[in-house]
Amino acid sequence: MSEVEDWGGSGASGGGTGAYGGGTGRPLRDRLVDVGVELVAREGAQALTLREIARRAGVSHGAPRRYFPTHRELLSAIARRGFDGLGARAAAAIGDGTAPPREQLAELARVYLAFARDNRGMYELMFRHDVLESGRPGLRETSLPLFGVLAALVARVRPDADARLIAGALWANLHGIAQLWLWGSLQLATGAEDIAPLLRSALDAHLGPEADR
Amino acid sequence: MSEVEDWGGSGASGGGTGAYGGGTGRPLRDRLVDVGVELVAREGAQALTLREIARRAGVSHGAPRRYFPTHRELLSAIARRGFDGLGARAAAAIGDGTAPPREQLAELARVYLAFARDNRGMYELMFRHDVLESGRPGLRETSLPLFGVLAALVARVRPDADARLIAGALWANLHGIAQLWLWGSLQLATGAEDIAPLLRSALDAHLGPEADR
DNA sequence: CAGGAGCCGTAGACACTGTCTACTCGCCCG
DNA sequence: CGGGCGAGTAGACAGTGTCTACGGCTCCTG
Repeated sequence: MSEVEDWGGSGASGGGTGAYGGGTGRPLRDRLVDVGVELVAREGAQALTLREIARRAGVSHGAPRRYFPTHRELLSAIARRGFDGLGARAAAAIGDGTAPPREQLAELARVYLAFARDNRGMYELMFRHDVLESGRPGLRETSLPLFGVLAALVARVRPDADARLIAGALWANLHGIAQLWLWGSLQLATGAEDIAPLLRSALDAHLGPEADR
Repeated sequence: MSEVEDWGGSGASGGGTGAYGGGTGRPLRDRLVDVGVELVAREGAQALTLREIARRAGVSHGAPRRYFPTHRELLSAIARRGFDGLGARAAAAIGDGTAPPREQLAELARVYLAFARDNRGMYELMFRHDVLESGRPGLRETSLPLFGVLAALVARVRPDADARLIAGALWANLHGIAQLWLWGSLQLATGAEDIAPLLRSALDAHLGPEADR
């Protein structure tokens, strides 16, 4: 009963946003990011206007400037929440790490795609590197720990090969599947309605077929 | 001496833009698209302002509206040039189609990545589906013939498997590699300086290792 | 306790964007 | 010759991100 089975619909209930803590209590800096996370989940990445975020946070349009000198930095802070959420979901997917590495990888991949599906706007924002402070250290590096876990698992599954290379190719494959699927291109080209076979094909390709099937 | 070997640098000489036919002679509609292609190649996707394109075409900012009712449609017309260019490069890569299918696929993949590298801004634009008329028929379908060729070749290499599925996964992998490499993430994560091993790993994964190596 | 300094947010200006609307010019056809 | 019409101009409008001057508030210091 994996999470990746109802990719056809456009449901976006999941997330992990939640909380959205108490109105005016928290410091403005955090509130702005909260509002941004909420807004991108509800209306998409193009709704993340500086002025709109300020409006929904109940402050004037000049206020964010004290904490985020530029719009891009505010967007980057919002995107970082996305990377953190993805990391948390990935960590939860791995669990205690006692499962066979091949299964952990499959679960990791499922979680990755489920994240992209459930947090479509956020996922798009996370890879809008033209609008993010991707040059600055900190944002691009956010996914490094996750990639390290991925590479370590790959190394256990395919001890013969260059694990980082395989992990890189696999990561790129997951990203490509998520993005092209969100765009609808993969459905159009392959005629598929379900993303699971595509994912299985990619996993089998990079890691070899799963043992127990 | 494949094209995909100097991905380290940021040279963007290649292209295929060329032409840029004579100033005011051609009809305005085409000139606007020409200017857009030129502009995105030189200054990136964020420079494709409606008013800037009109300015460089030597007309007032209201003029484009007669041919492109909205900014998105002008951008879509520019992006279509990108898809056409990619298709042309792919067709040239395949040549007369007498080479072994596995080699044709490798060449196709190389050309795809080279296109993304040489036409960085255009490539980004082509997948900015939030800003393109991706809902309208015609744009997303542009890549269908290319995908058909890809799937046919895959079918010859792996007659046992579901060719469209494999082709979809492979396509997604190419797209993911291109995008994450352009962003710098893959270099950062894997430590690689050259994209070729990554590409070979992906091709081997989806198609099986190449015969003559 | 008085006073000043520093932080936090406001308000307005500025250049720029995309869209919409009125208009002018010049050509072609009847 | 004259009217219609396609093609492009010019201006208005709401909205954006950035910058700057200003107001109020707290809190620390003498």
